[in-house]
Amino acid sequence: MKKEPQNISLDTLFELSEFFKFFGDTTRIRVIHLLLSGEMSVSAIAEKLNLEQSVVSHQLRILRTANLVKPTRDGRKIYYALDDEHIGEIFNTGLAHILHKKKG
Amino acid sequence: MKKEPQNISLDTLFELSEFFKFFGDTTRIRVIHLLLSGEMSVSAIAEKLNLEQSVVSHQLRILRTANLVKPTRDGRKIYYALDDEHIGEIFNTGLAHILHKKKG
DNA sequence: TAAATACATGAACAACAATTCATATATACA
DNA sequence: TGTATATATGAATTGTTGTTCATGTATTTA
Repeated sequence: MKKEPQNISLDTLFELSEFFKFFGDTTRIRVIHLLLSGEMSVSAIAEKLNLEQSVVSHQLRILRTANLVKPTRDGRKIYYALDDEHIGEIFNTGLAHILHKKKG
Repeated sequence: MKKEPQNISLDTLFELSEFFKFFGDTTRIRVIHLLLSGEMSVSAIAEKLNLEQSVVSHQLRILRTANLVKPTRDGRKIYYALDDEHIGEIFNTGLAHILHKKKG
């Protein structure tokens, strides 16, 4: 069952692992999960997840820098939304794996 | 563009982030990538990736504990293979995202 | 059974990442 | 323009994780 090896550069593999890192933190995955339902303000996210505003802001900055979420200001509030259609796909692929394993 | 919220337990979200963590390390993603082409012995992996045997063994233990790879002994050598069909899918979904972004 | 080979593992160290706390900035509104 | 609200950010602290180095275990073969 040996497939043809894909030729992926070391650099790309590094980027790939960096990318998966964003999903590898509970706080961030909860934020991502929440935003799958639609955009939400920082304070709403913090309240919904029962986290300190500062924690949410810090993690949002990480996601924003990576272009996984994008902010839109409306008055004093800033609404964050997922920036990329792929994110839901990756989230759901991983979720399917977890749920599949849970069944045994 | 608001979707219906999926009801996913905190516990499942935690497991999901733990799962993505395995992909969030350069060494492990390189090992996974290598094993996508088929099973390989520890020493072969180490040689191919130009890593110390100890580094590879440590990371393989992490992947093995998580049931992402499974070992098969043949004499002195131990061959590792990916244990789950989903792994390639997740790898490729992430890869597609990276390559898509590279294009701009 | 002694030596060589292949792999695993424990402990120490170093690097990194997340949270906390205090404070800064930006906007709205009285 | 002063105050309140919403968010961002820097520094310190703490917890986590990967690598290194030394050593242990299993298997083969002379």
